[in-house]
Amino acid sequence: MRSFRDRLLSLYETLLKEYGAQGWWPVDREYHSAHGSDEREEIVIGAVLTQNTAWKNVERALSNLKRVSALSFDAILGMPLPELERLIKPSGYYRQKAVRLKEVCGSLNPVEKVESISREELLSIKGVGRETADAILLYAGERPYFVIDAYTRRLLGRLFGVDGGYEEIRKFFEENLPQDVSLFKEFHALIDAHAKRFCRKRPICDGCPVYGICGRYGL
DNA sequence: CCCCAGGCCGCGC
DNA sequence: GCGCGGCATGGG
Repeated sequence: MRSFRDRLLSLYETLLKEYGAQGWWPVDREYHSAHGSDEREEIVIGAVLTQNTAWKNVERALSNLKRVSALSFDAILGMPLPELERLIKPSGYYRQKAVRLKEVCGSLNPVEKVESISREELLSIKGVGRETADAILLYAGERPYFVIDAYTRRLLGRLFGVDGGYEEIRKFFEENLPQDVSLFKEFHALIDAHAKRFCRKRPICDGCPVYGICGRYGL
């Protein structure tokens, strides 16, 4: 049996070939250079807004914030709560998220903190759970933490028969891959793309690019 | 009508 | 430590 290391890298290569580079996390560089903000602020804000929410709805909220030049920590921190609620409404849970956004922006202000803040400290912020913390650390902080979501756990369970809690799955990736930030970013994005296309709750196995290495079929 | 989406918190056990 | 209900919009 090949090692998990080999199998993981092989999976990565296959997904990359199949779906192409995903280029997560999407940011509007033009906006930030025009407004003097930092694109990492958009990543942090988006990470909160996307909690259990379709990205399309998050885009609406981000677009609303941009329209009033408020896609930044300073703008969000200086805005009355009801106005923030109104702007992010399309992303759902808007009352919770408005409060949490202020918490998170305040705690990470200035945004350079994403370079040094500890995972534990991030987790102590209200509104930041494990996945949000790791998304901030990886995509904004450029630090090698692997982001685990429902897709990742499902895929890992089916392909490799590996099951466990969040931290267990995260360590599985981090310990069986080179500690490479770009690899972590792209791999997570590819898993997402693949889970949406084929490895859904009710999987579409017909035409699946990793059918041949899927543990579901005892291979 | 239903279920789901790039989760998290607070609570009871 | 784990399971559960609540949170809310927009799409399929």
